[in-house]
Amino acid sequence: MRKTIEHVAQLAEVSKATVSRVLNNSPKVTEQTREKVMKAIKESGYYPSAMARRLTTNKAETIGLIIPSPQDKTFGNPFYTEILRGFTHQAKIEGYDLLLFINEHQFNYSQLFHDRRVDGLLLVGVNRNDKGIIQLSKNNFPYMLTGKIDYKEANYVDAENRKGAYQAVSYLVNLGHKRIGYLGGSFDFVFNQERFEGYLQVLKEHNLEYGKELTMESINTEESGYEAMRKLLESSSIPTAVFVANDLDAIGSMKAVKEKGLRIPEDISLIGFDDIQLASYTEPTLTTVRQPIYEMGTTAISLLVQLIEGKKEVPLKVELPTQLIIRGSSGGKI
Amino acid sequence: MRKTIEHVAQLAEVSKATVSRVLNNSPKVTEQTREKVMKAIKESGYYPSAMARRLTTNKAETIGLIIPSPQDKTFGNPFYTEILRGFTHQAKIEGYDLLLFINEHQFNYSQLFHDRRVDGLLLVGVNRNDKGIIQLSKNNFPYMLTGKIDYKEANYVDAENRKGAYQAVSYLVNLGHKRIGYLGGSFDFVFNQERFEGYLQVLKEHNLEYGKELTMESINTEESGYEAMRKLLESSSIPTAVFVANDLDAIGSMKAVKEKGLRIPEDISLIGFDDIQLASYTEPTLTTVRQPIYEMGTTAISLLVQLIEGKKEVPLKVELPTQLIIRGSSGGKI
DNA sequence: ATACCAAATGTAACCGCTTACATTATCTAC
DNA sequence: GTAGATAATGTAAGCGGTTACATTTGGTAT
Repeated sequence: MRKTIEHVAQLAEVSKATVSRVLNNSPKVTEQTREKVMKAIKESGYYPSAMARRLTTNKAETIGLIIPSPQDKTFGNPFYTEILRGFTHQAKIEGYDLLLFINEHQFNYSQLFHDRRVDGLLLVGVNRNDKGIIQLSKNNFPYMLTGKIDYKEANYVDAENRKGAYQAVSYLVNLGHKRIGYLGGSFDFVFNQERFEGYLQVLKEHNLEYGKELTMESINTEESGYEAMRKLLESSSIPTAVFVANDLDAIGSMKAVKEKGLRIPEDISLIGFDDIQLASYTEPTLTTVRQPIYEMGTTAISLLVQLIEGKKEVPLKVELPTQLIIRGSSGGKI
Repeated sequence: MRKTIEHVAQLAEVSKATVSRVLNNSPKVTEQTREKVMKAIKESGYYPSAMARRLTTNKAETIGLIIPSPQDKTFGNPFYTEILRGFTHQAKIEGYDLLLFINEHQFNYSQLFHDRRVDGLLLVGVNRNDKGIIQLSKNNFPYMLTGKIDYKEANYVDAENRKGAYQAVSYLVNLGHKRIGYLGGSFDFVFNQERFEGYLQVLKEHNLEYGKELTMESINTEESGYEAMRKLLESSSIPTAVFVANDLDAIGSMKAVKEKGLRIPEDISLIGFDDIQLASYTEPTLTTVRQPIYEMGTTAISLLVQLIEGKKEVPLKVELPTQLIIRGSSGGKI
């Protein structure tokens, strides 16, 4: 039979209130009675009911984690697995449970607040003009995004995308490349646009050629990267280097380059973005811009909890630094 | 201000009980009053409190999902992402929330039952001799594993690993291979052993050579697959085909084979296992045994819910069929 | 119209905690 | 030893639902 706080109280010969105080580490309880109560808890095999506690305190002790729809192919991206590691780790530390939801068509975030299943929401991979976020903000619901969106008041943690791209493309320029292509994901996501802007900035600063025939859009999968690179290589004068704004696309790109009979990096240099694990196991290994994915995860949780507990004010915006990891695909001076 | 069932009751001029009945679709309520109540709910913007409901009904409406520790490198395997898709999808259908936990050192599953945060547990990637599972069974806690373990009473859904391996290696034999290697994960997981046994069975049935110098262990990562294949290729007489019992290892293997200056499939044929998305984007594309990962996910949730609701008896054991997907890495007749 | 019965609704207890407030025990100062 | 202050503990209400049981309503048979 399920033990309640009442049983423990009787066993320890104190009131329910005292047991509750011991459970919550209230300072106003004698060491002596604390021990008595602890002993009773041990003996009875009592576990406090999470639901009862949550009902009385009006806290769900829970964060809703919203991940992209399974339909969305990008969900398979190792980026998500890695950031999930950060989430779960930090959530445990902060004493919050993580509820997993998928961001399906017309999914109503607010619902989760209304029935008090969550204290806050953590959203991954949100489209830049997702209107739902505005509602969250307007309603003053605690939430955090991983990845910037257009809404100016949004809370988010992101990587320094523009800077990272700038660094990567600058590296290519310093190697002597004059004709540098760009292949990246949809501007539906701000980080993609920022990476493109970082790329563009370098070209402009060095008066290098840029334009439509040098850029190609993809959707962060091996498959789309493959297709996009194929198209890019159909051009009459192909680039000597391509900045591919995410690793999965970069890996797909490699296949297309090889199929065309070109060598990496001798004929075409490639730099990716993300530094997923796989980047070390391509042939050649992939030079890429590392995002601190795990830290983005822990940071997001930590800030969200502070928001929930009223220790921080909105809007909360954080950008973590990136780092260029040089491997085989970028080659040497030309 | 937060609306309760009491407000709705007053607005609709009925009792709390009636509102509750409407909320729970009780048949014993007039269509007329039902409408009256629904109208009041709409007008007041009322949402029933999940915690209050859970406390009274003594149901958490929640399944605990236990995934391998972040420390465990195999966690990045796309297998997990895919099965997660199945979990979330089916859980939503069944009306259960999914709580995410990481299986850290000494993590005590039972805790989650004791404080009633979950109604059941879904465990992924559990070690074959995990003692925690026995406790769950003994305590009659509803749980489900994805992947068999040694404990005979365990509930699980798995793929037909032995059969799948048997099919793959038979295919290699039919192509004319006589010297077939095996590269796979640790026997700490039953599925790895089963795949090996499937492999071995084929060799024995055809009186083919087998032994230590033809087999190599790895841990389901590109990196380990790479290292393992390197070692395998140090042998004086290398195999003409290798069955690599998971795709990530197979992808790592490919790199090692190429580095050695050997061609796939001309010099060495390769077959993987899993059919992760990436398998279509390797060079050459990877022949592999497809597991119905997504279906394993939905099935596991569905069965767990039936266990929770007392509609099925333990032990519950299900194996889903696999399918050989023939691509480039296996080559033709030799 | 009356008696009876089933269906619809209401009443109130209960789920297992927390916490404001009341009470009691303990200590200090005189 | 006593008054007063303070610390420790107890009492009871409340969190927001569900549900067994009681009551009322409405319909049917006489």
